[in-house]
Amino acid sequence: MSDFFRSGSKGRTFKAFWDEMGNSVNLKELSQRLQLSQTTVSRALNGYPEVSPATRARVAEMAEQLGYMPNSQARRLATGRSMAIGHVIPRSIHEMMNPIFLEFIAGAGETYSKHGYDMILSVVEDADEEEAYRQIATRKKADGVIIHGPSRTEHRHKLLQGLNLPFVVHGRIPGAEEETSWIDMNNRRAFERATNLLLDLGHTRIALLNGLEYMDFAHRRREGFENALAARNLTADPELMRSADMTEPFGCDNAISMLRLDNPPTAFLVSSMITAIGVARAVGQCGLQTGKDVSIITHDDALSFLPNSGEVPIFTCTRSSVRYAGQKAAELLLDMISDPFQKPSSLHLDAELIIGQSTGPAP
Amino acid sequence: MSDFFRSGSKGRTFKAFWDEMGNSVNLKELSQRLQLSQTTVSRALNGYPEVSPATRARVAEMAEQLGYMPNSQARRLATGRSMAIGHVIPRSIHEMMNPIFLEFIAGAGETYSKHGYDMILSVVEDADEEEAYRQIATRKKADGVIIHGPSRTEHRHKLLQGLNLPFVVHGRIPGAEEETSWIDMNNRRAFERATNLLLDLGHTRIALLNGLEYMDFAHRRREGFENALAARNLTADPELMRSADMTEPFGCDNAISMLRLDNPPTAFLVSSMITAIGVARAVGQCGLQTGKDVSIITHDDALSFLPNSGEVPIFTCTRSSVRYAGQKAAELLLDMISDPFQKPSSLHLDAELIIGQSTGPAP
DNA sequence: TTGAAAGCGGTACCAC
DNA sequence: GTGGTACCGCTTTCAA
Repeated sequence: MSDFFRSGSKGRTFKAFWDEMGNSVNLKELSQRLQLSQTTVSRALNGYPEVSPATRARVAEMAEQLGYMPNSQARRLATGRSMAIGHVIPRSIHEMMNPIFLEFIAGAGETYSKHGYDMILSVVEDADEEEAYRQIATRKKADGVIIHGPSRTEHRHKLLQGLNLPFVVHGRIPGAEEETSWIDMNNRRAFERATNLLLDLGHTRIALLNGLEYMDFAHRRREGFENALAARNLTADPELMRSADMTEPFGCDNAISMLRLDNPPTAFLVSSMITAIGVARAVGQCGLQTGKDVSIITHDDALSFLPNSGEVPIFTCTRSSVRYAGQKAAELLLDMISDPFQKPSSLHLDAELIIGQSTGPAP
Repeated sequence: MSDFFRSGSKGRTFKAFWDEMGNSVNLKELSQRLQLSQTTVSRALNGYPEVSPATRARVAEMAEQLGYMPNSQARRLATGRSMAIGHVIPRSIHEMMNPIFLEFIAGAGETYSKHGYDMILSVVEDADEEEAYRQIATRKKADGVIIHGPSRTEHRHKLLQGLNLPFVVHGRIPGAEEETSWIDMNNRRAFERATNLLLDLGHTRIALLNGLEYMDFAHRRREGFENALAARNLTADPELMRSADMTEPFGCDNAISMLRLDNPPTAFLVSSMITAIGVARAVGQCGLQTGKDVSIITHDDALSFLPNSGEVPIFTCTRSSVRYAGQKAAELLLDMISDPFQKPSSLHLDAELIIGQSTGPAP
């Protein structure tokens, strides 16, 4: 900061005046000072080949000197591309996925910045979600959108298809896998592997603390859990399965009540670090030891404020960076936008299974 | 969803065609079908008084029927207002304040939606932050911005003043309180009160687990803590004060090492729920009981995924909704934008001090 | 290689 | 009350 009043000696007064006003040069002014047409200046700046090197250099220098930047609105209007990606966040989804969501957004945002795109975020009441998408499409606010948190009975993709608005799904829409572009983590497999690990350790009473199961991801996780049990001729005890918003108290309260059962679980499979922390608290409150009396495996979205790394992570976990997913989703979408006739593509990420301090052989 | 192909009987073919293409009607077409000038239609839609009620109704109906919505880029270009607010998130701030930040954003977003504003979020590398603000101003991407997480040696406000870009600070910029608009929580007072509560309970060895103290808010919290001690002729023990990113392990690791001191603290004052959860874990690991052997008071930003409510909250806390702060910050900013000659104003929120289960008399 | 001019889709001033 | 028209700032044919 601080050199924002600098300018070429020749343009001193002029530039200083504008800067003072917070104004900036536009194409017309720039071209006038260069004694060139707007056309040529525009072409020079946008890298069109037919401009002579000399001219281009001259233009570039002056533009730099005057701090010229094209007005986005004008450019958008002229090109018909808004150079922005929309994210619509209905209140419910935001409340539920809060931190995970931000991490995803951050990843996507990095990609957008790199490619000169803006991110526009609409936080709306659930009832206004459809309208928000309509506006994005009709008022041309964004060139594409990301669908967050698809449910098992998803419908947003139909709306978007009808609006002819490109989109990428974070997660998967059951039944529309082929016709949509998406990026998802292999939830079923991750939870199957995690369950197997617990089974291998001798646990048979395993509790599942899952996200809301009308959400596609949570449903898949449960399938993975149940499949693994079934493969060993076990069936899940309904008493040991809960699903809700993945808060800390959800983990703690349920773990406590389960640990007080006559036949308590010896292990917990948990859908989020936050909930897992709650479980760990419960374990402590019951006078038990995590990793010894009770094992915990959690899914870890690799959130920056909940690090679970170090030589031996606190929690044994299935880990998949949701930030990375955000980056990739954005790349996918920008690709689709640049080539509208591409067919849908998708990315399936595998979670790592990482051994930490929270698991051990069944007591 | 699903009625997006509906249309008036007369315009059936036309509308269906456009909709199929994902296209939408523009002002010109709308006015042609109405046999009116664009001017009149525009006026009717924008609520100008000089339009006859009959005309206005006719226009409104047809617009509704054709699903007309003005193109934002065009309107922005014409009016010179971008109807968007920018939030620039440098990587460092985002990593640090992750969940709190999202909650604030969500609050602000609600306000923007209500007032027809868009929110544009730029996630950038720290080194590109200044450039991001420059672009917002120069390319007219937004009509104003919010400054997040001011440090004790803040400079962004100078840049923005130079760029003539309206802004509101979430937090306070030391030394620029008068010349800037801001919304902040009374951090010093909150921590002073919390400390007094602990002192009243007989605690004298009180530990402080604070956020990074080059951040203004964290610095103020520390002042509050130290003031309260000083008022009783106590001074803080440097061994019992730590400051860092407010993660869970930060709380746990430090609490453990402190609890192992010869003269361990009997109470912890903590800057964030997440860190407090870490402290609670440490307490458990040391075989002690929270609220009995060790007291904890934390600041609670009222994050939705970390509820600390119920009849008796888990943690005794100073609580202030950061989401509410977001709403208010947005309102302040929109106000400033609508009346540029207003002088700076600010809002000072007081945190509630709420008694939960995590505090008790000193052992 | 460069320039003139016609949009892009609205808003808003000035007549009528 | 309504309409004609000149912008807003940039991109992009079409000519030269």
